[in-house]
Amino acid sequence: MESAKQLLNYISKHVNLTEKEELVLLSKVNHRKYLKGQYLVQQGDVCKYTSFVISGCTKMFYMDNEGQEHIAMFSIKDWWSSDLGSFITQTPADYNIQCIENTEVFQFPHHTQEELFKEIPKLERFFRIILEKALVASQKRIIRNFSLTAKERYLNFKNLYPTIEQRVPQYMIASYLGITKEFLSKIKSKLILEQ
Amino acid sequence: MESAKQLLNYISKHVNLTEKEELVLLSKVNHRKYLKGQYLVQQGDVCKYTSFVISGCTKMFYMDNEGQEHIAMFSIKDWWSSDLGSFITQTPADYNIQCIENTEVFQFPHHTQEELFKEIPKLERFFRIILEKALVASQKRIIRNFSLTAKERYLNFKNLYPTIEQRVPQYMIASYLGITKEFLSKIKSKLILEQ
DNA sequence: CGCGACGTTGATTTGCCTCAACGATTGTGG
DNA sequence: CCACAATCGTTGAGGCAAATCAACGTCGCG
Repeated sequence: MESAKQLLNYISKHVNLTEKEELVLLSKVNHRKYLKGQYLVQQGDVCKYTSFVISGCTKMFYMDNEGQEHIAMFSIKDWWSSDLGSFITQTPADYNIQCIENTEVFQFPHHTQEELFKEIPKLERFFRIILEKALVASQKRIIRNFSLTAKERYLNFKNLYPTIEQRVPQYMIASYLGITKEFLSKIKSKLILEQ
Repeated sequence: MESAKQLLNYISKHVNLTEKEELVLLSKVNHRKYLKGQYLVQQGDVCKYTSFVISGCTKMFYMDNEGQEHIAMFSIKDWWSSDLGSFITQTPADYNIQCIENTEVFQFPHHTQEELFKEIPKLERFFRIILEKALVASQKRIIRNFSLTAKERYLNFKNLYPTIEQRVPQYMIASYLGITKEFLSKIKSKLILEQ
């Protein structure tokens, strides 16, 4: 499927745009390809775009004072990738977003957002719906992090995101789960012994 | 301030409604008072309303298989309180929402939401903005939980929500922070010794 | 008064981290 | 085609943050 079609198809699952509206939309987003290792956003920069991932994979992470990387989320096909806090306030980002594969995206620029919503009010609705879902997922994750052990969190992750578990290096999964790579390794070897 | 004014005042910080729109809005929300201990939502019920808190305080919590309570959030004046996951899909709630003080709210019923957005499209925008902020806060909390120690999380909480820290029992704050009441007690006594 | 709700303190245990050494695999330049 | 470094994962010894369990203190209130 052509990438523009993929974006429109995704949007059509939530709101129905006319052909004219679709053209307006496409005229206001940028299509862009990144290589593995490149950054969409760097900590300290202002996040100018909200990116919709067509293919590939990104990680969003926070680098703490000790230089440790904490992965907040991965984004693959049909997911969004941006430092939302930085994007909406147009202030320096707390997070980095880096491609861990060659990645193709559509970017919604901040400076055209108001125009876009004015010309296509349905998109206001679209983003409300997307945000609702994202917030629900985020709140569930908070609870999981408190009420589950590391082993349970790993099994839950495997279950929720089997595709990601297969293509992402283990040390990044460990970071996402909030544990060390060594400990994840031990969890996995125990799991193998158990069954 | 009269409670309806408080709601309208809060909304006016994000979108400008006409007087007529304000009247429509007020005709579609319920004003309601709860006593300390009463539930807005119980785990297993469908969450029919999104509630805007006028006064008092609620806690949203998840009860795990061991019967342990995990507090996901507190809501005070000018905050929202609902199990969003249950509300948007109209399926049984994962969380309980209980008043820990006598609490006054305005409730936005799910069954009038579509009408409301149709009659007042600006509200679609309003909720998009609210959701953006909530999502940013939620993502920040995930990172904090991973990158900070219990002591740092407690200090951060005190700093972010001084009002809540003062009026809520310690064992609930411990639950929100993801630690035991005993350990929070030890953190606090150490902090007193230190300065 | 006595009971229930809340908070404290200490002894012990445990889940997970740190550090350090050691494979396995891949890629790259000579 | 080999050497060797880089990247990623594994394993073990020891340590620490936080949980668990149990006992006790305190306050408000019927």
